[in-house]
Amino acid sequence: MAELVQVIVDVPTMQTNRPYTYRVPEHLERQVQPGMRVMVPFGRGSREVQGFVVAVDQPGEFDGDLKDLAGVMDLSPVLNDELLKLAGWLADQTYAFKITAFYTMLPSLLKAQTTRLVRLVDEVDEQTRLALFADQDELDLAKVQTDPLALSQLMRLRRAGKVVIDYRVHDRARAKQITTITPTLSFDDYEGERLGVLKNAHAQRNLLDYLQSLAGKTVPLKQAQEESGLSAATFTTGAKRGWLKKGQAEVYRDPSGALPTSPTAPPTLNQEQAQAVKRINQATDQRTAETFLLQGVTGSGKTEVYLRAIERALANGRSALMLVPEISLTPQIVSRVRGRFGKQVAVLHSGLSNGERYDEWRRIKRGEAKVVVGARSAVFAPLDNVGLIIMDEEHESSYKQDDAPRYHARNVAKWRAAYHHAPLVLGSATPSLESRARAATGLYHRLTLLHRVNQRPLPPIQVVDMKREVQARGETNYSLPLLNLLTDRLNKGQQSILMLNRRGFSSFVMCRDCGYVPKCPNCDISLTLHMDSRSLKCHYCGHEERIPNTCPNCQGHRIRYYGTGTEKAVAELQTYLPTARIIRMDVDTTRRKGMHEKLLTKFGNHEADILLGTQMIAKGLDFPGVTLVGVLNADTGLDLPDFRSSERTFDLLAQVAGRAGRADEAGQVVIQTFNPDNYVIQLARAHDYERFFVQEMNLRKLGAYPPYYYTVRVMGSHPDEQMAARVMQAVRQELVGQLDSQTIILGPTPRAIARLKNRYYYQIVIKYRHDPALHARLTAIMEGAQQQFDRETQVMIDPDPQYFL
DNA sequence: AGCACGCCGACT
DNA sequence: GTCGGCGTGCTC
Repeated sequence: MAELVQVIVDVPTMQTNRPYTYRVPEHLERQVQPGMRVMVPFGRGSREVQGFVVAVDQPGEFDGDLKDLAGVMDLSPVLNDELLKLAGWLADQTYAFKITAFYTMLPSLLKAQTTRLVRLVDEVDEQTRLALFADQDELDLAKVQTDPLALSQLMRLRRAGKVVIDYRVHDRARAKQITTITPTLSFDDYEGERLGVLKNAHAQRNLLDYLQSLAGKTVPLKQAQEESGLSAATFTTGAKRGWLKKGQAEVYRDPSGALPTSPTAPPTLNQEQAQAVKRINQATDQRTAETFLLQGVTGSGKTEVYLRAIERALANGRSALMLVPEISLTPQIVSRVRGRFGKQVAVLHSGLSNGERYDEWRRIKRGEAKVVVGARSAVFAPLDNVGLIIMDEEHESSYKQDDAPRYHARNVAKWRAAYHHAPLVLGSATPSLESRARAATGLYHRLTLLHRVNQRPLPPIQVVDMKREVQARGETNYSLPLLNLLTDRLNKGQQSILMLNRRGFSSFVMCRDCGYVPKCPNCDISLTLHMDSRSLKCHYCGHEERIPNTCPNCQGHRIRYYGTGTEKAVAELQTYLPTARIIRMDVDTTRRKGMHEKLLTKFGNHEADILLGTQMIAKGLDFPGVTLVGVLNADTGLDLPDFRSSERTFDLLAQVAGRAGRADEAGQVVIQTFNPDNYVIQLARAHDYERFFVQEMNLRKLGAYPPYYYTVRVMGSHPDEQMAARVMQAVRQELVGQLDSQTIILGPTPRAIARLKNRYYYQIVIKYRHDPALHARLTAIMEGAQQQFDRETQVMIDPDPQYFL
């Protein structure tokens, strides 16, 4: 009996989201293993697609005629047993296609490209042939895809059987190759050769000298040229004479380039740090998949705890994974890890080219790198024998991927930690409520760092009431207290950072007199501004009302669409402080690659006095010269129509406050707000995360929000708005009555951005505590959506969404 | 996704 | 009568 394999093909639809059985042709027998990429014929015609082998020699249920594998693309599996299992779990948990899960775990170069080539197989009249094919007998279909006339002509020819379309799958993954040279003769033989060379052939004599100096060693051609000062042509001549052999060698592209690895002496730990390290290392040694919540104020030395824990994992002969949010994956942190662990470190971040990413991935896979530092997708790094997983700034929302597969790196990290019996360390100064709550119930082990390493207290925070400022001085972004402090710092030659919170720009309205923001009467969530209909909508329950002309609270007339741009803010500031050198940092000024670093370096070199920017300046920066931090508009994030807006604002304020006075000089923080009495502002001012946690938990309990309830968002889209609404109505019908009595189904409601790319979006939000039936029902909805509705219908499911916009 | 099969309107 | 429109079903 022929050998059989089960293959998941690269055709991302629900109908093909299952393994297909193929026969292994004789010449490939016993070579195909699970986790390898293969090429398989799929469908009628000569279509060929890439697929992943998920099982070998297990007969499937299919009893029709089987096709043969067309070929294997890998010599060894690209996905090991662990990652194959993980992919299955991931696809199931996130309602994603298995093929999407596979590709998510691999560097993008391993996604094959298919080209469609049109080939002439029969006589075609000369004119048509010349018009379409010019003088070629093959034509890349992608090149005429945009030409409807040529396309229809080709289709006609195809129906007439005069042309066929060939599918070619090709792998884009290429190891970088360099040319090398190897001496072929012995020292004495080279002396002999010297006799046969003309006296004035200096280059060849020098080449002989150089080859002798190599003593048989293989070196890259480029290096040989540099060392000998000879041209490539000389080496070619040498090869012709049999003096040397040219070869090819695989090398890694080096993304670290000239990045300095600064081996620094590890600082001594304070008592809290030592205690935390001890507990984590115990778990590492005993191989317990325990989850730790390392809660430490800014500057308390969490990173040093991570490094010590990694050290232990390595000492035990195991590997370590360290996740950081993309935004804080700065050269600073990378060089710190490199400084400690040197070449064993691989770094994965969005700044790498596809080739560099592929090379780092191969270094990890071959076991050459034992420590991986990277952003979200690095959680899939092909490390073996993981001894420790660290997730820094675990509350960051960027750990959740917002397209398919909609996974949260924290959940994946937990899965892998359990698989490897390794501890998981979640670190943060302001943990997510979910994690902090789990630590409270004992599900996670909480470790605290209450003291800053430099013994300095956290900077004092002054809250300025902008209502009064605006009443007294008219519209402005800058209060007098802030301006006075800025002037003071300018005079002392010290630096300041100003943050303009742009989150939710113009997406809600607020009264400039009393700070009132319209809220939904049913949901107690701020209403979203819809300019197209000039209305305010709640997209939890669908409530809609007109934009008020006067404030319902104070009857004032100054209702504004809230939001202000950095450009305007800089211009205004310059009128107050004409001599100040100001750097503006926002998406506009940092769009070009490298600009982010360039502006920061400039500021770090004290080439400017004030850095004014959006959220992006809040994270990971460490400028000793900064003694003043101002938040121009703390409210903007506060009143977003999102139950997490308070949590995010608190995190952000805590984060920026940590930017002030990190070195010798004491720092100061000013928060400007229209809601000075708001509990978020007040507790941020007091640096009191724990009280914020308690208070916010109460509100979440009252509103039936996470972490008391889990949430799932089901989105449906369609080019026709009526249809989109109808689809989601039908989805609701399939859920109603099937779920737990405590489960709440909200909607369907149109999304805040109702139309995107000419599709209309409606969504349902499900809140539940414990609902064993829900997962299966949602999977069934995904699977049935295609048959039940027309082809234009798209249904997406987002478990634990971070945003509901 | 992409292709074939199949059932209805405007043309040689 | 046929060419070709796109609705529906299937791909090992």
